[in-house]
Amino acid sequence: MAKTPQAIRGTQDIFGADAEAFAFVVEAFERVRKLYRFRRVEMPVFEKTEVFSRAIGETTDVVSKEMYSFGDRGGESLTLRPEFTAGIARAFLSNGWQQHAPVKLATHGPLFRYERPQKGRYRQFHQIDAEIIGAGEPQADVELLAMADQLLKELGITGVTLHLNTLGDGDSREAWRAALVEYFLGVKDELSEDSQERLEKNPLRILDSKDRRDRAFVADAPKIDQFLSDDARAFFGAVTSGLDAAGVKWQRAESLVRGLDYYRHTAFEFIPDEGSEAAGKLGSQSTILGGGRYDGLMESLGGAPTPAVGWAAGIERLAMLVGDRAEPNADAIVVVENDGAMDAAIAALGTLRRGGLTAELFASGSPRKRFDKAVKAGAEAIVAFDLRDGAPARRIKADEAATARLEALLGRS
RNA sequence: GCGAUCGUAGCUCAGUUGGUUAGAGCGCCGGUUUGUGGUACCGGAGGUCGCGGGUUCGAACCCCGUCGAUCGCCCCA
Repeated sequence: MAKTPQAIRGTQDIFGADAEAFAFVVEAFERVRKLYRFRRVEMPVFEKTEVFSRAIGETTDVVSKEMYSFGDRGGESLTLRPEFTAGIARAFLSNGWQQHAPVKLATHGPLFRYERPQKGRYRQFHQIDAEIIGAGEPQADVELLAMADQLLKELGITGVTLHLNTLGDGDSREAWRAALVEYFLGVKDELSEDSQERLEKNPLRILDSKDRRDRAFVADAPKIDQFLSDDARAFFGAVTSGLDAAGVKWQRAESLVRGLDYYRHTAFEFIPDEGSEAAGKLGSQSTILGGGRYDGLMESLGGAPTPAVGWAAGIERLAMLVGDRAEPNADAIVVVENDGAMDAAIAALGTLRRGGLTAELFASGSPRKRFDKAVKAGAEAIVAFDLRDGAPARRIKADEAATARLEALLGRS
């Protein structure tokens, strides 16, 4: 026999209860997104490589070592999207969506990153995504976060807190960054190896290092608040008071930074509370929803300065938190206990389905065992067909309400 | 890219210091029993023990390599 090819590392075949949980997340997102009047957008799964390298930042890990890039037949370098935001920004610019600005957009689908898979992290993974483009006011941040908060509540996810920070405007962020570099340079030899490297590449990231050696210094590191311009401080104040007004609980996280170059002002993540059930289910992949403001992104793609905020959440991670979602039982299972009654059963099956009932046919294997299999499979009703005096006869096993509903469709026997 | 753990039936797993023909439960298929029902019993199919090499009289078991999975580091949703 020919050998079965293996699935690609880090891809998943999702089935059964896991697939139901996945669908549950997407359905809730679609519902909430409509409540908040976010408009649905469908995006290409791949783009020219430069869309991502310019938007996300050449030096980030995502671009430098995690992209699925390939040359097409014309020699163009293309990349499977590692995130939504860059592609949406490109679409906004190339389609002239400025005319709709401010525009609230929502989408979901697969993303690709060449990483080592582990719990809650895959090479092909799936996100839901929400963006508000062309809105520079803090109310947009509030709107976006209120939507995220409501979504998590509707999913029944508890033990998760919104961690909120500001990175200030471009100047604030640069000043803070310079101060951090200077501070950490002074204690460089005592930092972990990873953080010594981060000092060169991404000094902000030292702040959320997990290494104990770094932690001691992080506590005394310069705080963004010292470097905020008046405007930036006022902006953040408006976001937090807006969240309070909207009833969204949040917690200040001074060392929360986001990995990608384009973030400004608001940065946030929803993270499970330490020791919570949610934290246990997620393993070490703790962020379930993250995002922020990216006012500089459009310029990096050659567009006019355009303020924007957005977030994305991993569907797999959310699905792990919503618990098992059993596949629903059929409204009716039609059992053929004698093949002579097959046609009558098939006819009844069609009638039930046209009447809006979910229905399935059990007509294979030993006729004597089919009924037991139906009982075991579980259904609101079992409609059994047999031959009585040579003619097809029907018997319904269900409670009164279900029996009445079936008889209304099938007629009384 | 680095580290740890693990690969035995469709699934979950047992398999004694290395010793005859590798097992169980569930599931699947068939039969018997029951006969307005989720029962019980009997039988059957299904395994190159991830793959390759080595040690040994003899390897599922020990050693090396390789592939894969899981979890962690880095990074991130």
